[in-house]
Amino acid sequence: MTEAEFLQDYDPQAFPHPSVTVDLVLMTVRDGKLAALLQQRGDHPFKDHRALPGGFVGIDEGLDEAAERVLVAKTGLPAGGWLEQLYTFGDPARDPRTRIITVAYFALLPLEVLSRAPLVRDDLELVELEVSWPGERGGAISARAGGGTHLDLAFDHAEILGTAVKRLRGKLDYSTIAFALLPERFTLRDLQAVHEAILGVSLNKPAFRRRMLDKGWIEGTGERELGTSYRPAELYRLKPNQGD
Amino acid sequence: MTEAEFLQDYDPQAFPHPSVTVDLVLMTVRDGKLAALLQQRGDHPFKDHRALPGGFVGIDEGLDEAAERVLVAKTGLPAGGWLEQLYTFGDPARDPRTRIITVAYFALLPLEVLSRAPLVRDDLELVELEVSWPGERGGAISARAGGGTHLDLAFDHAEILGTAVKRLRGKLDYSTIAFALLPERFTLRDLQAVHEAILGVSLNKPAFRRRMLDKGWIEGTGERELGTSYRPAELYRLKPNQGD
DNA sequence: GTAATAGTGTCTTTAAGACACTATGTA
DNA sequence: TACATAGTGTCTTAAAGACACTATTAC
Repeated sequence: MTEAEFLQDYDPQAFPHPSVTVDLVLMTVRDGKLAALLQQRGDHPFKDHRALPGGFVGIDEGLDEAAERVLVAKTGLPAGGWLEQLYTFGDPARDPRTRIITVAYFALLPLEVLSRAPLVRDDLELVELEVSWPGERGGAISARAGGGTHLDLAFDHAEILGTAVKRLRGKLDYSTIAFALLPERFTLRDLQAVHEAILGVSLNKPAFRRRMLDKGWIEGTGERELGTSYRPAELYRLKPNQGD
Repeated sequence: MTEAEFLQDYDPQAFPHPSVTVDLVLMTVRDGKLAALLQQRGDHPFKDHRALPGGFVGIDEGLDEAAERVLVAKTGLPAGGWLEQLYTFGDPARDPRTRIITVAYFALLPLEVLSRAPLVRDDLELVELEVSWPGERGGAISARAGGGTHLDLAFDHAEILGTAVKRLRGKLDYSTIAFALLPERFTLRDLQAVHEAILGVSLNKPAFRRRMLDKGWIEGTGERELGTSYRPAELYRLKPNQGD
């Protein structure tokens, strides 16, 4: 690295640099299924396809910082929630216009928060994801509109979405990532529903409860859910300082 | 993304782009400990510190491709072995000269292969890593020379090394990553030693054997190791098509 | 009381840890 | 035969799946 860097030190633009963007996989759980926020493209290339919201990384801007800026700019929501770098995609042909390397991030928000989002741009839409096979590891992914019709994804964004689901599934049992998809107070049933949506399988209730309580991540609040027509469940919360 | 991209489409250099490099965490197991290939810097900044070998990503070059090129260029070895993207580091201040975003890769080679490497540059050296705490998750990391003296790491390379060890530990039990650190034929004791070096703990022999044989990744060859002064162990090999 | 879900007790199965034991090659 | 390590048998412990059961609230 030494020689090239040394030269570049004197002339940073001596040879052409790629563009660098961040793309955001903003996911939530809606009606027991994973969904992501996608943007309909108005221009070529991939006109009318769905794309991940994204933006260029400023020359003096950190990557996490850029991802957060894009998140706030697109949703109109205040910063917060889960945001984690996913993977960097850099195939020279991934964008037909010019060389763009994109650092993909994934963000998680509970539906309760996301549905309050002003959604600054009207070409943004929450789209249901269909993952080809259930279980721990994720297979291919596709997007479906409300009616169930298939939506085409722009660029390599299907691959990015697939990587995001795989990561989400992989981190489910050793991190507190699932709680980013729930409001501050939730029932154990809610938590199980989130796990089931992510994994695409149904889980055993007693075993699930035991596991969650044994991990020591959550605590009961003594309060119960309201508005049920049956026995209300206890509300739990994530204990403080259980992040990551 | 649309407007900015559209503009950029007409003038790709309208605003300054960061430089993009790949940095390589090339690790192996030597004397029961993790070691990485580091390069002593001859110039400022961080003169005389150890740095990860790296290089710029060409404007028409993929990221994996760039990592492989750097690996071959530095070691003089033919392509092969485990190579996987690790994480992208992009703090604007990580390099004091100019904005450089680096996509870190980690590569694994068995010591038998790596010690045959021509090591093109004489400032390259295999350095023992010291991980602050054992177990699944990785803590802080430091590098030690043969004699045990502490070596300073350049840039954010200690953080990158720490991330690599964490990833390695995390993938150990659900992927075939450990076999990238062993020759084609190996004994179960060799395999256990690799696991112990990576995790920094000692493992129970019968349980380890059971687990490995139950995973179905390996098969016995019927051959035995040579040159022992005691009962020779059976040689195993990774079954074909068990990659990743 | 009835309906409906919350929440638990317990049996079985599976996998890991511990530890002692047997097996087998070299010298 | 002695030695050193290979390799196994088995007991215990921990955790997950299955499934039926009890508990509690709204109505």
